[in-house]
Amino acid sequence: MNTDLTRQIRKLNQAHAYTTIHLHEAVGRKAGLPGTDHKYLGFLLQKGPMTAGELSALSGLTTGAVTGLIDRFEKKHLVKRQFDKTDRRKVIIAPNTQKIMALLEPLYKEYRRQSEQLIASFSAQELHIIEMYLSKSIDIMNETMHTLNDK
Amino acid sequence: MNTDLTRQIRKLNQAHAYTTIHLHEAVGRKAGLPGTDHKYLGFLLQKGPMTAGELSALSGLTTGAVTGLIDRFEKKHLVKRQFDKTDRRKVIIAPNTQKIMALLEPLYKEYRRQSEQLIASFSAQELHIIEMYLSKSIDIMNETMHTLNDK
DNA sequence: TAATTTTATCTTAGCAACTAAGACATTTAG
DNA sequence: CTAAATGTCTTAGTTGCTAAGATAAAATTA
Repeated sequence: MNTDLTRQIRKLNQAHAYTTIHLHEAVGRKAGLPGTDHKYLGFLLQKGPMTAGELSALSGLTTGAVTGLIDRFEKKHLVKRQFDKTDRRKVIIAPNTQKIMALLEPLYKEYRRQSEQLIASFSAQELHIIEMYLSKSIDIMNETMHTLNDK
Repeated sequence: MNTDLTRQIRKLNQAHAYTTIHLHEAVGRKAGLPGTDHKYLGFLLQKGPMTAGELSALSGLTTGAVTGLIDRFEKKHLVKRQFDKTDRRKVIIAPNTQKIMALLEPLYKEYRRQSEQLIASFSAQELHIIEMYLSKSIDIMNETMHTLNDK
């Protein structure tokens, strides 16, 4: 095992996280989404429809803040409030994926093109290694979050 | 080239970004940092000391918002305002790395341990592939940001 | 079943952080 | 030396947040 290489990867991973957040921030701003709305829109895109309460738990926002958040999204037709047939207290927030994509895709278009090019530059065998790294990284991050939320 | 694998990596990369942002959010909340302060603290950690104006440009916040941001950080001794000797209008924001680490490290400790374990599970050759992927991804994200800020 | 408790979202009041505009001090340019 | 430009801060007004409680529906209990 190469310790220098290990450290370097750790640093790179940190820089990667930082840059991811920075880009996400910049795109949100460019899309005219106030504050951190891009972040929560991402939650909805990633997880799909969920109730207001689930979004509250997921985002860490109070239910009151989530009400306002949905109002802002709904005004822009980015999500729709739907009512649960079996439990009429619940409000299901359904992302309007098309509308959201129409907003964000132009901003990510060039990024996506270059990402695909990068991916294409690796062999299938290499991609499997990258796949392993990414998926296990995700697992670790998710586990960290669970631990954080527990204590 | 395997198209399915390409798509899968793209999806994984997206999920990785989402999870990164989500974890970052959760840590900030746990650390008692209001709103998006963790994000901008990360900018300072990553880039090192910078002027208030530079942070404003980097973060996209107005100079007024940055003044408030620095005030909050300074009150917690996470950064220090220093005055540029050659240009006394400038305010250099120096992150107190020790203090910031003391705040964040306990929250990241377990994550870091597991990350190192994950890295150690790869061979040097495999790590070079991962290194290549991460560093090129960073380059692409940075380029995307430049393009976004230009138009 | 009716009354009670719990659950899910929304509303309200007050607060914190943001923007836009301009003030102030300093530096640079003419 | 004066005028313009630059870098940060201040102020007023707006927006989004939290905390607490209101409202409505569902689940529980007697």
